[in-house]
Amino acid sequence: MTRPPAQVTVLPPDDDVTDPLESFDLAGFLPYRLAAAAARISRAFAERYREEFGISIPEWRVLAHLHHAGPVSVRDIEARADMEKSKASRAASRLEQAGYITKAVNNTDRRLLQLELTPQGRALMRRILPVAMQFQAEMRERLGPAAEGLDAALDVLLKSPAPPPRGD
Amino acid sequence: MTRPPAQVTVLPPDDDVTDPLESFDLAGFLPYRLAAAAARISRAFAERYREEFGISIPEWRVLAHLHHAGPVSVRDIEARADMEKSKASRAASRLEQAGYITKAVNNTDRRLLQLELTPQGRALMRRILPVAMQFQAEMRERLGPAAEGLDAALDVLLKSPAPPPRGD
DNA sequence: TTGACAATGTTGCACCTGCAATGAATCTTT
DNA sequence: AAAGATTCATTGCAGGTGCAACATTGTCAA
Repeated sequence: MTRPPAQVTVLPPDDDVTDPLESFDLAGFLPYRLAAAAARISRAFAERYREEFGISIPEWRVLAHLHHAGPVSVRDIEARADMEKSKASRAASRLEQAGYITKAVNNTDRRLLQLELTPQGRALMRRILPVAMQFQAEMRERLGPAAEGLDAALDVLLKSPAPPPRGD
Repeated sequence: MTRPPAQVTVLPPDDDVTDPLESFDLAGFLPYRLAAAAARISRAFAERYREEFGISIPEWRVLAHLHHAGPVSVRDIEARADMEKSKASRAASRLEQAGYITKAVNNTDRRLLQLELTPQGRALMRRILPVAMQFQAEMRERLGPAAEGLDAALDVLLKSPAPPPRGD
């Protein structure tokens, strides 16, 4: 390695500077890491729910939103539970079939549906919610102090640019 | 409901204590928030890649891992790119069809495949990687100081309990 | 060597998903 | 009021996905 003449500005040698494009590693790529982490959590969550209650994540989201917000339309679920409307519609149909919710036409605007928990649906939620809270608690415990940082980051990512709430 | 006799310990009134189960809100539920945020990011990422390069996220992951690690087997991709093996296998087939990778049998162990980038595959990566880095940079910029917290949390979530690397 | 067992990659299958098209109801404009 | 535009929910369809079964190859103990 020859040295540049004295008057030329000395630059750091490139030899041991790895090209960030050449050395690109998926394992350090933020979008990948976020997707992989979410997939793991969702899978663990879905397994517990399927085994114990026989419901899927889309169904869980519909139930949870109904429990929180009372009678709502499919459109509400699309917006508030982050699901494409056909996904919400199908999840609602399965839940109706299972007897956990009812569908009724809204008499004020008959384009809208009124989805509502049945007594069985409410009973199911009383069993499910403690499990959900426990799951979340385990997750926070595992995260330790990093939980706050995660919350802050998710606030940012879920905030403004709300592209049409599509599916997963 | 009859009142207990007077000598029973008087408990604080429940009236203004909101039951955390009754008031449960999906919007504050960590697993949901993580899944929703990841879905948004992945969607934005997938859109850019599909429009600009015609590849999907599974295909991007295979390409990225090949670029980083050189010739690898499907099993390697399953482990290192967090994809169920049939997903990895199909993504690899599509990439082979498109001329971006080759499949060859490993002569040392003929159960294994050797997936390898073609010159076209390497050329594609040279175009894609700057876009990926830019996407990540925009994400970090948007996160601001929360980016560090997110990294720390993802470290935890992706660390130990590595359940069999399934799909998304 | 042989035979049982494990690892690797592919594929059939049933299911889920997103998108676009549809039908019904409502709103807006003229 | 009539016509066109808009909103809401459902559904047909094409494609992706996970899981289990399978064929092939390798490993290891007897």
